[in-house]
Amino acid sequence: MARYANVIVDISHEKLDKTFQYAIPEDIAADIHVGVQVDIPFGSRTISGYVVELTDIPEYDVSKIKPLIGIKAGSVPMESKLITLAGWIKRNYGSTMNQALKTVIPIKKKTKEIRKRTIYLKLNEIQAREKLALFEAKHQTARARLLRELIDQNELDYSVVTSKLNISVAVIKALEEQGIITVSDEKSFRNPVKHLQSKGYNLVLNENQRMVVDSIMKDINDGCHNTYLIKGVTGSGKTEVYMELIANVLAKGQQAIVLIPEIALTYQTVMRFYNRFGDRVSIINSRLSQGERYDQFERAKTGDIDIMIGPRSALFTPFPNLGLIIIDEEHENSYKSESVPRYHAREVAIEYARMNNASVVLGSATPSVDSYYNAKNGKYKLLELNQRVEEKPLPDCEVIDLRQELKNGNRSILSERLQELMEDRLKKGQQTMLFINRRGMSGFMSCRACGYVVKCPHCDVSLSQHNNGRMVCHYCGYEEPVPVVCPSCGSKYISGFKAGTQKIEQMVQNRFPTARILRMDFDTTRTKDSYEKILQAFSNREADILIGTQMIVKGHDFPNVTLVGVLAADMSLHVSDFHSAERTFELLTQAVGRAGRGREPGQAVIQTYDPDNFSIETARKQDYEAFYSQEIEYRQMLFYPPVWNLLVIHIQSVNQNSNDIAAEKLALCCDELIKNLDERVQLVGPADAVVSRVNDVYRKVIYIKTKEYDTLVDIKDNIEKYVKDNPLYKNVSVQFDFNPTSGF
DNA sequence: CCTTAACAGTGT
DNA sequence: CACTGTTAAGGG
Repeated sequence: MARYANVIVDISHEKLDKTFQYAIPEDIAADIHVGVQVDIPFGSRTISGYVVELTDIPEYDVSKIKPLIGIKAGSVPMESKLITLAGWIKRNYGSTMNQALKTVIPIKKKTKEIRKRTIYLKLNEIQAREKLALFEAKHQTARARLLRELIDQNELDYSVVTSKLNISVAVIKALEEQGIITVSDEKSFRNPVKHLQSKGYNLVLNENQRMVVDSIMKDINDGCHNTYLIKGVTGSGKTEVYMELIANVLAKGQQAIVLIPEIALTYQTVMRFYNRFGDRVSIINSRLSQGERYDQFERAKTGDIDIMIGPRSALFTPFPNLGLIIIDEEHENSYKSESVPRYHAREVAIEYARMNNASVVLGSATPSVDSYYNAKNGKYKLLELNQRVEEKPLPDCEVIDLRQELKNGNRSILSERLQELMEDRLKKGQQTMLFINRRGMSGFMSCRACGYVVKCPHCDVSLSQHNNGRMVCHYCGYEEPVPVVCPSCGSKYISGFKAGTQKIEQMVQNRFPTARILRMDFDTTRTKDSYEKILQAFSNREADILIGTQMIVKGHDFPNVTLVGVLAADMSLHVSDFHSAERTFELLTQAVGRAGRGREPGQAVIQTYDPDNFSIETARKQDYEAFYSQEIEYRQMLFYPPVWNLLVIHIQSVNQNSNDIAAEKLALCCDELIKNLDERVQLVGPADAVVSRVNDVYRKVIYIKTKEYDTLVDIKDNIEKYVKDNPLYKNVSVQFDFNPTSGF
């Protein structure tokens, strides 16, 4: 029995980001494990903390070590592996241990367990019928009613009996005493998908799919655990491959986690897994209640389920023998956490899998540049699915130059060609999807006559229009006034791009007065099931045209859609973020892929002011390789991830002056730190953040780029040390973001 | 983070 | 000397 427990106190503050040692009272020593939450005396008060280590060696003046009080009431112990993982997250992404622990245990309150009582018939049918006749003769209607029901069903849910059959507890007790029925009482879990039933499964994989499954399974059976990237064109049947892999892993007595972007967690997706694996599957998502979430994790721990499907946070499901982690649509940037610790689920999954001797499978039609780079360099194993399951051709795609449209006097949002095609689809009774690319509403300015975009002269990014009437580059801090006429061609049609979905809906309705239009955007999907409802309605052909933002392009199959229109494709191109080309390519490829999922061949129209841009051109050709090779060359040239690693340091404070000074000093400190390195390092800043003030908090940023990730981690550690006891940073927060994916 | 103790300033 | 507000240190 260990005598001391090292505890992380449940207060997130850099100053307290270390373990405190407590003596373990002998009478409870058997119950104190790594991972339990304990109550501890801390100064003059009592707080709670997490046991992260047990030891016999005192690390502190023994006379000053206090005994811990006991296990915190209502707490849930966490797996010790998750503590190790938390430590890894803390180190690699920068946060306090407490924050890291909180990330890996999203559910920390034990909620009331629910019990399920079932009533069983003890007698055989003949005996039961005799009893039934007896009850009927005696006019004991309640007993007769229950018995009749039981003869029919054999077992009944207790609550159903008392509510629906309207039978009192006394009646049940009486029958139990007579030995006619038994009442079982067992612990039951809240099951968010209980209304689904397994339908059995019979699908034969095609040759391509089989090959992918076999090559991964060969490694697993040989005891090799790798990360695989499956690059599969839309419609190539990635999900079948996932399910086959899962089935194989399950057969080995192991469990699997499936990560999907929150937005893709639809009835359709879950249904497919349910059809194959029945109630061995569970899901978690943000809509589940605390109790439901807790129960799903508990089910995983006790072996009630083998497969967990969910967004980023499902990664921390405490399976006893994890064998496989699947990350679907791995390019989605919802896998990157937006709050401290800003971890990337893909990287954490790989680390967690390594700890568990498990494998990781990443899947996407348009892999992230990061992952593809890793695959090319042999860090991941690349597997391809190039064959569409039913050999459907990829949609025919054309690019329309909106500058030309304007020259021809068409100032509508719809090009002549798109109008023509939409007209045709309406006549044929086929459906159209109009996709509005709204990313980058942060206000880049472009000229509608010549396509000129206001850019920073020092960096290859567009300037953002700030509220103060100036154009700002947040990479280097360069500023200039908002132009009135186009600096390139003198046209006055230069403006920020701000056509909302609502306005577009109106315009489309005016153009096609008889068309039935559905709109899907942030406004129309605010209520709980509206998202599903709109998609369902469109799927049932209750509308001819669906207008929407990103959310309509994410993996939904509408067989009757034969035309996809992308209005203003360049919207996401000029966001001041080095991922803009990648995002644009990704969205366009997915949007185009929505057309022609049914019997009829599909067509797609991409409208743009910048038809020669490589991400639009390569998306038109659906040519990932071409896109990747150009993009990686650009990243290489500018030392962006994945070629190098980028650390963004956020400095923020309510006091503008002290924030400026803190940022300035921090940059000097960084300068000092990188001087001693023999590695090449790039440092930029301090500069204003994209949004330099939020909620009266002033924000500054510093960028550091290096080849080695670990160098950045060292720099982070040193900065943490520098900041820790420095009075300059008393009211200034310093946060880290490693290889950010958006909004910096 | 919160508590405490020490310190400086104010006031009778 | 009592009272109040500000500040730095400590917590095992």
